[in-house]
Amino acid sequence: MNLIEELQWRGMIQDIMPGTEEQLNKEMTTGYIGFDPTAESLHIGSLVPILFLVHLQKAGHKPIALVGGATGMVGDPSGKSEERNLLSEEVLRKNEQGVKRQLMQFLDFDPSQKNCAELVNNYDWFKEIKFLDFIRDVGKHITVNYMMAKDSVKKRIEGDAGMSFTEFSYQLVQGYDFFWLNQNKNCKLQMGGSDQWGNIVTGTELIRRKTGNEAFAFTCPLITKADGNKFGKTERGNIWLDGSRTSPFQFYQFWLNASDDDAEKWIRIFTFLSRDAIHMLIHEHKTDPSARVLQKTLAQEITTFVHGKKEYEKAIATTEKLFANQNAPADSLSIEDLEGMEGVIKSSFDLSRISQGIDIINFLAETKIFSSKGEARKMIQGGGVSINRRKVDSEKMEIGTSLLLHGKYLLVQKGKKNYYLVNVN
RNA sequence: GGGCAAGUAGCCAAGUGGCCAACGGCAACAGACUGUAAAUCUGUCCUCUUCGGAGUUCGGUGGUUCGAAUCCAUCCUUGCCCA
Repeated sequence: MNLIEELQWRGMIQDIMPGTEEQLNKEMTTGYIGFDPTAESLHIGSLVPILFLVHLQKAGHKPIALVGGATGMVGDPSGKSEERNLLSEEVLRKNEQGVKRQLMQFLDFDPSQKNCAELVNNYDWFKEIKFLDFIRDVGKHITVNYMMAKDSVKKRIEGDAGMSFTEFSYQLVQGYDFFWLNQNKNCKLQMGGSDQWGNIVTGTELIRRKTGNEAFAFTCPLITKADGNKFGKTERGNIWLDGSRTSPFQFYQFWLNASDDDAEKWIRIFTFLSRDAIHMLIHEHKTDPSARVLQKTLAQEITTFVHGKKEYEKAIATTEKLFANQNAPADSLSIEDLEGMEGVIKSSFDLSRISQGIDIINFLAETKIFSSKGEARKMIQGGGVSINRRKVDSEKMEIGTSLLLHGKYLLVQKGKKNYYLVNVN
């Protein structure tokens, strides 16, 4: 099975330029994807592009990961209904470093391989370009009519938010990246999310008009959730790839909580499991949905890919302690169990306050588990707080030393899934 | 530069002198049900609160009024039309 066929059955291809498959079959091809440094870490929205590069490399082609130090300064209007705020240069440079570091871990940069991955930053070539040169050398080849026909631009022009010249120029800047890579790195392929299609086509067009070369591209569909909500968001915000922002445990939990419909689609996209293996898993899942083999495999594969086997195992261990016997009394957890809960939010509290007795509301607010007393009270009234796995039914409850597990811990739950371990000393 | 229209909570969007912390929808959080799903139903959803209330909001500023998201002036931002 060739690369395109492979990606196709996985449901990872939305648009593809004619001739792309032939080009990939013909020779080792260099392909790139851009990552804008909008934050210091990538989040799971960038996972599919990363996987594209990995698949590309596995198929014997050469991947280039581009960090958008320059494009990040302009702001991509794609998918945005409003003008974006510009990031300061200082923040951008910092984000670049973070994004770079992450990309490094997913690809093989071993220079002895002829298809070793490369990391580039478009700021490196853009910082030298003068405005007048750019509008003469690049702008002259693309008409405004052409640029305005792009969805990302059309929507903004038709909408009532307007669009600055800066964002309007974005597609030219990104288009030039492709042209530059084509000239300097013999790069013939660009990939990305489907929202990038317009920008990508501008690039191939620019290459064609300036050099007569052919360039190719394909994109992945927007990852969606069956319930129509945004993919990759939870109550605590984005799911980041950086373990210090989203702990491996939380990361694992995100995938484990996928709905059946989503898990079936996602396991093709986010894992490297073979077609047969996936069909078997889906079959197995249908026979016994409550075992959730799909979710478990999905979570295992992707957590291992992003955080490594060790972190995955820790996440599993914590998961088992917290969820395996949810009705087991909390005192059945050993000190090691409690201490070893990776990824559970931990905090500490003064023992003397507990021995005097403190009411639950103040306790929850002071430990910062809730940001205010009012919020804590509301959540208790709604039945959403448990201590040591027992639901708190009165907001007047007193916390005393008798509640401490092993004399020094309190296990607090906000809702069913959000655990907090309070170390009292 | 001129004319017209618009700016309301995370988003969409009602309200057009007091009954307005502001209808409704989405998103979000929690509860019930379940499989740590989905769907459904219920509650919460500006901030704080001793749960009685208190404080800060309707692009910015200044004004009219006992009282303004609502009226006036001015400024800013955006769209449309004209130049």
